[in-house]
Amino acid sequence: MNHSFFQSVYDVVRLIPCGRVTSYGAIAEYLGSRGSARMVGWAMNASHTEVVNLPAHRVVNRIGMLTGKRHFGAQGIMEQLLNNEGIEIVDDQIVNFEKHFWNPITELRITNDPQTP
DNA sequence: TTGCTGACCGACG
DNA sequence: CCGTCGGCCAGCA
Repeated sequence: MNHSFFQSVYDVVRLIPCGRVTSYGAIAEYLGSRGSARMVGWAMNASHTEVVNLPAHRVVNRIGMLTGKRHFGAQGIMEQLLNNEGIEIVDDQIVNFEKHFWNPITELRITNDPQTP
């Protein structure tokens, strides 16, 4: 059960800095499965029973909408967690989403400058 | 085993 | 602009 696609997803989610968010598709693409964004969401669903201390609230869909808020138990928990990190949300939508977006492909790049000839 | 579902995404009309 | 559809793949009845 160790080393699986799910574990890889959890590993990336744990690396999301406080006050930042990313998308399911970005994680899937970082893991090499561009079209498998749904598996990322499925992994998060399984994380309820398999993993703890996982900042799942920092993972939203590609447009910054809190589509997974209903999996946090009570309504509004996901929004509160993000608000606590300085992220503003209006109508289940992150304000200035691009500003808070954290791309694992860009940020988790192996120790190397983004501009290499 | 088959078929459907899903915290998604991009393309098409 | 909007709704719809196909692709992706792991679980479950």
